[in-house]
Amino acid sequence: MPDTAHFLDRIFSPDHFSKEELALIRSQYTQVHFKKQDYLLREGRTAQHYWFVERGFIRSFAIDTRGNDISTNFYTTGNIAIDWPSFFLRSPTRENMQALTDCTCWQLGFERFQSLFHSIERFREQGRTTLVGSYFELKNRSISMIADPAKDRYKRLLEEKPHILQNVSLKQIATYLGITDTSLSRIRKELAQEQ
Amino acid sequence: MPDTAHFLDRIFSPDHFSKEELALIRSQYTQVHFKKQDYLLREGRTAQHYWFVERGFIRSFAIDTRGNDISTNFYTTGNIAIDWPSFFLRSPTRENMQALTDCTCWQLGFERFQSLFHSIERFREQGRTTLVGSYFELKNRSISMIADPAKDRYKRLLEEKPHILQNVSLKQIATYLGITDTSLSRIRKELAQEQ
DNA sequence: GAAAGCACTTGCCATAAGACAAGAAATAAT
DNA sequence: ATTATTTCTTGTCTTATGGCAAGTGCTTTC
Repeated sequence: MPDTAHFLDRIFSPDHFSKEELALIRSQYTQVHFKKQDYLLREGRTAQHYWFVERGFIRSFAIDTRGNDISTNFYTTGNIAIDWPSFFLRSPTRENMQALTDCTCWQLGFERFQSLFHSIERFREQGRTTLVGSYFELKNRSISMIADPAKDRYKRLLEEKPHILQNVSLKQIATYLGITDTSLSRIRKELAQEQ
Repeated sequence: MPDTAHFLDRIFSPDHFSKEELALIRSQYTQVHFKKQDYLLREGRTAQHYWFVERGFIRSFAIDTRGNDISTNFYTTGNIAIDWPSFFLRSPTRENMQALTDCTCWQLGFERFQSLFHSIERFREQGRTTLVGSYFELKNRSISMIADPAKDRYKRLLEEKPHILQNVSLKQIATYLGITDTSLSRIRKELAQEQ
């Protein structure tokens, strides 16, 4: 594999698209860089783009009625960072998206997305699959929030996204798990003692 | 409006589709009836259809690791009753879908959906919008589960889906809210005393 | 119409998690 | 380096919710 291998080949496999389709798709994405702390999206604005993350970490979060910051998701290499409702319903978002580290991403705007979506069958199949995958993840998280104790949710997060812990504060992890940083600290203590 | 107005006109507005498209779409849906307690979908199976509800109430639920039944959603007139991940990823579901009352629904299978999705641009736009709408609802529910106390979640459910309470046991509402029926009973008592 | 079953409530106690505040420890800023 | 700031831990107390069991009232069933 030469150095020239394009990151987007990882997202759009040459096995599934023709050379022409791949060229068209690639031509529509643009590489963008974010510095640590940069906002990709701010509450109240409408998402004009989405991003495939090539390098770095991103966090999305919402502010609840009492002004608390609640992490809703974390994104890293290979993930799609997108606010689905805002991007597709063309409506103001309730969420923020912020770079946790310097990032390299591949960006696509709405109009360009629409054009690819309606012209390339396989592109819309893949897009739908990605969206449904996000839905599935969210539903599992939602059920877990009801059915599993916080300690189990934390352990599962550790297994599924171990790299996240390197880049996120406990406070931010805690709100993602639906608990306070204090409680998370105690859970971590218990887990440490169990080993 | 004559009696012959088709229920599906409510879903696929004649304002947005040509006569031909509407005829094609209608021809693909079939009306089906479910008796109270009938299962539309069972855990472990793959969703072969989805339904638009014309009349009646449906509940979806998952069984957690300890064997508890957890309500994941309620559907009634005008709603789409679908397990998005199972239907689109063609994979076994973790959920069950069951009629709470006798129901009349309009059913569509996967192959027929695919054909409409790829041949009618507006159909796929609307389908995407519906899916994103479900995603949005689920995300709000998910954030609410973290940010709002159970009493608030219950009050909001009362406002947003008052008709559901007529057809669902408190036990089933409680698991939807992420609490036990005992706690819900106490919350209801408090609310009654506040008035 | 007695019996069985279901839905809901209530009481008592246990437990998980929150609120708040004070320290430690680590990081960043000057 | 020294301060300042943030992050994490810990203690004490409060609160929300769960678990279990008993009791009430409503249906369903035969």
